[in-house]
Amino acid sequence: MGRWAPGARGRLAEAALELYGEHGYEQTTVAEIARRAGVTERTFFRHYADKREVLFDGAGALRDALVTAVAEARPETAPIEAVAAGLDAVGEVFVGRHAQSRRRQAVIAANPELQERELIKLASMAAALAETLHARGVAEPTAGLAAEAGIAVFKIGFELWVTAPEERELAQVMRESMDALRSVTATAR
Amino acid sequence: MGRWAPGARGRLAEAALELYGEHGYEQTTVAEIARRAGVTERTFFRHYADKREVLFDGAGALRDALVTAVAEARPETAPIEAVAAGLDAVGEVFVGRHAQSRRRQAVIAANPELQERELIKLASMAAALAETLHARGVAEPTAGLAAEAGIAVFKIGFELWVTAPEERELAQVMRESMDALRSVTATAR
DNA sequence: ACCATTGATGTCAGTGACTGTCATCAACGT
DNA sequence: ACGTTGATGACAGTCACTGACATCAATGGT
Repeated sequence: MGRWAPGARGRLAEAALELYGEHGYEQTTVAEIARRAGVTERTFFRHYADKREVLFDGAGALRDALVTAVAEARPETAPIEAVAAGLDAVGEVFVGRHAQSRRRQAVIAANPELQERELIKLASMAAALAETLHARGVAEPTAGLAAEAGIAVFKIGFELWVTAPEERELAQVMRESMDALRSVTATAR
Repeated sequence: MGRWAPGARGRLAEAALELYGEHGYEQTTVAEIARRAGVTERTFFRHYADKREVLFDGAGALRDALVTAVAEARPETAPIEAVAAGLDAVGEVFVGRHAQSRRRQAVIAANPELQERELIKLASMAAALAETLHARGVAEPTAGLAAEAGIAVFKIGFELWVTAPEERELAQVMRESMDALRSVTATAR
């Protein structure tokens, strides 16, 4: 065992979610989070770039899951179908995490700064998705539009899922949302 | 004439855009902006909630233009067509502002914090748009999806317009983007 | 002309997020 | 035994942002 208890990073993330939930994001100081995790404030900033980032540790993995699934779709798959496959993979990531997601979303919903951070994470997913589609041979601006549409479906689907009274399958909710998007954009001119 | 030169708010916005462009957003302090505008730092924060907000003074008017146009569309207009009408109205707002928009977008593109703020302004437009569609009788989650799709078209269309080598009409670019979205989501299953 | 009110600003002290720098010390390889 | 490495602590500093109070031109009523 080292000089310090291992897992400082995880303890910081846990302490932050607890404190943001208990007293609110603004009312919580980084010093408090660090104290609860048993480290100093300086150590917090060695693990997380800022006070918001501590809630978004999983964003990278989520983006990877999305991009990988899209990249691995059969080459002849239509862009929007590849995106749908990616959203399916994203849905898998959240299996068994409904309660945790709900708790986290409640914290984010209560603070604009956290919403901003969430939005830029989603924008990063959209950018990676567009790039992946482009690599599959989809031209711009179609790739960018398909990516933005996919993230829109994710946003709406995730919100439906996380606020639903009884737990459903996220992938299923997103499939329904994708169908709803198809319908609303398919209106005859 | 008053004790102070009038138009402090406008001078602050101008000074901020200049300094963010000259030295970068991070390297610019609020004290510098205030000095160039001929006021104190405290006065800056009386006009703008924070260092980022000074670049987004027009966001409210933009949202109003969008919402108004959508609300005023003929009742039998399909949701996506009402959204398209809203985007047309948004396009009008930028007529004659291509150079200024380009300058501003360059500043925003150079800094993640400013991108976050831009994203939450767009999210606010999406929320207002969804609410307006809902008031028109569009059910959820269709209203939310149509709104997100509309904002996606705005994002892509605006980016195309602002980075285009020669100036075009924004409303026209957005119409083309909307058509591209229709195409990509209309793929046979 | 006088005076109370109002509104925009200045002044100043304070909090807290975030950074740069150096010291410490267990673990690890040689 | 010893040098290196990596995570952490300690500490001073900058800057965004806020609260509280003072100032003073303009305004409007008397």
